Amino acid sequence: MKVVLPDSSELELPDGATGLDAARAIGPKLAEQAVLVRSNGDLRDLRLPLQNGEQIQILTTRDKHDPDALYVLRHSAAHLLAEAARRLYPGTKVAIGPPIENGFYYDFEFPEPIGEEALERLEEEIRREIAEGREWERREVDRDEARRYFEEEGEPYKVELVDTADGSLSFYKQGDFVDLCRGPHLQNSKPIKAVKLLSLAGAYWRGDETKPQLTRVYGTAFYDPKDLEEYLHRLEEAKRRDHRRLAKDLALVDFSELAPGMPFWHPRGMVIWNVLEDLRRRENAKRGYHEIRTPQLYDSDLWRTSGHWDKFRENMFTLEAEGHEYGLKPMNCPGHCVLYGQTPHSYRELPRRLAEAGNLHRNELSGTLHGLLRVRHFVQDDAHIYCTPEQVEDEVLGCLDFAFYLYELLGLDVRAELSTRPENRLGTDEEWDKAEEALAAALERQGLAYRVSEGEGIFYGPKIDMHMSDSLGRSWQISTIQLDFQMPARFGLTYQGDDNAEHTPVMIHRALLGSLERFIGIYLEHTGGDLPLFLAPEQVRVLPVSDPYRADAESLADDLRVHGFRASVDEREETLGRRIRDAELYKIPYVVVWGERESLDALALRRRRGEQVTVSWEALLSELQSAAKV
RNA sequence: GCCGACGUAGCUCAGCUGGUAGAGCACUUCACUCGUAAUGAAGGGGUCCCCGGUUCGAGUCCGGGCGUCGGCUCCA
Repeated sequence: MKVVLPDSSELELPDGATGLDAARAIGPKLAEQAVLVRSNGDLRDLRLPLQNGEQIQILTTRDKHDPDALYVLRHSAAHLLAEAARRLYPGTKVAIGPPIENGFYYDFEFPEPIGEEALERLEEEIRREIAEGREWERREVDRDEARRYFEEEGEPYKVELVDTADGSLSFYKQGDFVDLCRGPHLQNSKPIKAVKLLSLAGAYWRGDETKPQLTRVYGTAFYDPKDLEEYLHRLEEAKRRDHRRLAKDLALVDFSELAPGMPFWHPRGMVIWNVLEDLRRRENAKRGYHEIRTPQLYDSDLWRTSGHWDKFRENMFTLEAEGHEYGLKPMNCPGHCVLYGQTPHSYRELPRRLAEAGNLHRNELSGTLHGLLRVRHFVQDDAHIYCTPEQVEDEVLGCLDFAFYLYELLGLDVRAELSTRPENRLGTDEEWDKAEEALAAALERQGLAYRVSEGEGIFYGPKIDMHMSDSLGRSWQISTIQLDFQMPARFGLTYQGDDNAEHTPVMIHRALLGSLERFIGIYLEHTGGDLPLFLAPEQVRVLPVSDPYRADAESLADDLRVHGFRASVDEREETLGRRIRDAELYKIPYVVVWGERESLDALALRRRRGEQVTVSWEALLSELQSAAKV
């Protein structure tokens, strides 16, 4: 048989040859350094046979930054961790330990709870294993043998995996540790030049809250110690972009133990908020939305009608007055439905687009709160569109167009996701077919690449979501466009059709920036706090070089304010260098120094990131004007 | 909510085996009147997260609670 190498040359091999055989046929060095065979994107263990005619690439320790090569390395490192855990903490039961982005983890049930100091012990043991040397042996096993083995070893989680796995099973053995594993793995532990265990966490077995909670040990590994250093360095860097840090340092937002998960917006933060609010209002008006305002607190009857009392009560803040139960609204839609139902509607006035940036409260689990990205009190740039079934596709397209107008304005890249019918749902399959088709059609018409998340839709309809990542690469939902066939019916909403009969409208829920809190948080991480001019809380700061120039500086700032800019003067009796530094730390886009030289006729204009330019006053104004345009 | 860690001045942090709390930055005052990222000096500032316990004595040890961080679950 023969295989095709990356340079298109062909390699003759005996039938049944493995990846390792192929490597040996090419050269002993390659065979020694080989870690993995890649064939058409498939990762295959070196010990497995190749197929006649297939194209293969042999990855080696020199592919130290290749994600697939790292994947194998980390997978093997996870096995070393399991071996270490079993040796150091006898009686430990092992669950699963896959490689993940940037590292690996392994889930264990320890006989006694372990603390963070265990990480060092485990790491030390792994290093000892590597120093000693480990070889991985692969062996196909049948189900009975595998089950028997793990039963004897007292590994109930592995037994469960044997029973639920499909396809053929294999064992990987290194040292005295045998794991049920599909592979692929390294030949031996030599390439693992750097391992670090990073953190400890609880994780439910199979991700199921009702099952026992295991202890998850997170770690990472590299082919090169330098890469580990760099990785740890990058984590440090990411911390500097953390919106919680920036929000505090830039005096935008703060928190208090007295209101967990509920931000305090300081004046500078409020400027950003208001600019986004103005943008929202202006664009909504342009696009045929009507602004409304609905109550904050509703009788529980409303939540019973909407279905939230059953499905969402745990997450609602409730209270009681005069024997009535009330719930603080976690979303605007039920209120909007009440408002829609307060007047009769003709098909001629649909679509009816109702917008409200209402204050929402959700009693999120304490452990899930996360700065501005996951809060208990928030405001969405929310709107609900009531329309006929025929209008759905165009309306969704309108929402997408609106959303992408915003992304472009803000310089954002988002990932689109279409979530389809969940198992637990209301409505008929025909309704779902139509709804999913309408969303997909709108996505195609917008020319958007999107991922389909099967079964991730909401019980009342499918949705399109847009996601962005934070500084550590964690994904957060920003926009959502949801179809809803259920709530209008539950509220008995109607419109009169051209057939003179009453029909139930379709409802589209849409929030484009999502929650303003989350949006501002993630946008701070996205920009590292260097906001575009139109969002900067303070756009220009004028620094008089010394006392005699103060009056001039004041009138310059006045002039800028007349032109609509947020400008101030730093009048403190500090050195110029100090005042420049402070302005830079606040990430103020334009810093204007005013002294003798400028008073003659030019301006020294200093921008952040050290860029310093001298321009005329008129040139500065027009530069500001074009940069501030939204 | 669950697992682990953490909580000391506005911020970043030090504070040993229990003996009555400290630094840098920030802030205030004074001097300097300044040319593109920190002028100098002096001063003020603490419920050591909260409640309880052990102890002659608790920031320090123990128990409970709250909050924060990293995960898990959840995210209509």
